[in-house]
Amino acid sequence: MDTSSGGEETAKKSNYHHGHLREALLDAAHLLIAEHGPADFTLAEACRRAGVSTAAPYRHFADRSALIDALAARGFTLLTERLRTARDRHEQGSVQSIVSMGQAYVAFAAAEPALFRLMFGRHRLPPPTEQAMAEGPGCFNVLLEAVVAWLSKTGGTPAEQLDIAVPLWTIVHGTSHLLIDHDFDNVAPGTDVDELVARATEAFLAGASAKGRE
Amino acid sequence: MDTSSGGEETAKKSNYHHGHLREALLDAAHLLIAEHGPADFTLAEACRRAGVSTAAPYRHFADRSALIDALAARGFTLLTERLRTARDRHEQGSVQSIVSMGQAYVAFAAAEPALFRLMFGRHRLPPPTEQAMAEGPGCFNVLLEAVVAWLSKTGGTPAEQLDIAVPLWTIVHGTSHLLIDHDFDNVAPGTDVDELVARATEAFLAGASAKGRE
DNA sequence: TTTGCAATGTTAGCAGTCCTCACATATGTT
DNA sequence: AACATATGTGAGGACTGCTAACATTGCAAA
Repeated sequence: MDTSSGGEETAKKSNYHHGHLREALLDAAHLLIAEHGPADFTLAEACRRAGVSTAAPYRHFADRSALIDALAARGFTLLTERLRTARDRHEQGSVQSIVSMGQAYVAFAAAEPALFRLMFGRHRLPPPTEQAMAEGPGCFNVLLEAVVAWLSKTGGTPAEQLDIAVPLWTIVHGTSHLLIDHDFDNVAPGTDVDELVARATEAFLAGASAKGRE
Repeated sequence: MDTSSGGEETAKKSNYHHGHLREALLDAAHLLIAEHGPADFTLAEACRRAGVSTAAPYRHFADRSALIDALAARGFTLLTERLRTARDRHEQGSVQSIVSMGQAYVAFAAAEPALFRLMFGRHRLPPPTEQAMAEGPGCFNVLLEAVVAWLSKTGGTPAEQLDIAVPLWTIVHGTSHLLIDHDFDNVAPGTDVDELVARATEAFLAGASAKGRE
């Protein structure tokens, strides 16, 4: 974690006002969902870890679910960063670049399964006028840019970008969920997800560009 | 729902012993998670709907999560049925047959999003000695059989079945999650998931069999 | 049929959770 | 210095999951 909020020592002027409570609560919540899963995460326990009363969070969050939303927003900016650096590790427009993004996506889910579930499992009609909307698509746009670059290299048109990007998204998203839910274990144990993503991505791109040319 | 447990009138010999409480609780829970999502499903509310005290469920289920597990098991048998009938609507070993299964998978998730999340979102290391293990793979085996049939038609070997079936699974599973989590809305609104599944499946199979031949 | 037992229900109550309200304390602006 | 504002506390209400002791019913053996 180590979210560089290490002011807990330096800023200990008083112990009544916490100082960084909002961030401290988010950090504590992050740890808790990582340990016990998002379902039985407890606001009260997060308060205990932050060393604060159970009424304190309501100065910073409307309610429990608002705190969780804030955590999800954090996750999206984190994921977007990871995707960018993965993409930039390879030549622009190359299949490798796209594969690398997919692997980074799955790796993120594997490293932070609870956070990943939180981000994509809001399962409530999302109020479209939200900051999460500014973050969520941002993360998809990274993929879109790479797909447009690949299309211009292989003779496709930018109009096809969604036809390519959305299926790729479903592959890595499905892989992520199946992986963190341990659904491979009973069916294909020992699955190498990096290889899975690479093979599936390459096969789909090959089949899609073949269909485009015919 | 209409789960054919309509004995609530006929079997009303007494009103102390419920008679079909286990099934009634499952039905009520099913309705509740469909309405309010699986997260804030409440055992007490299910009791209220079943017209029974909040202590009654513990005669039939070890605890709240055991009831949820039973609901998930129900879902797996239902999904397996749907996949079988979808597969049998087209010629054995045809791409259409596989596409149809994928579409049925996504349609199931769309019709029962909360149940779908329940089934695959246990996010606990599943005790492998469970009935769910007998049901879960059963559902995957339906796909495996279809893939083996397709392989034998296109000159592949049964050894490749996992290399084909797992990516196909990720596509439909990812599509299902993205659909029910409304993640397409901000990015590719109006996505036709049937067409998406068909295109992605066909492109992947084309690319995979091309790679096998080269 | 009657009696006894196991299955299945109820009420009461405990601990824990989310959240609110009134009150206390620190911060910063004039 | 004095006030307004931001941020914390404590007590308490409503609800939940779960347990324990007690009540009712159905079934099976006597």
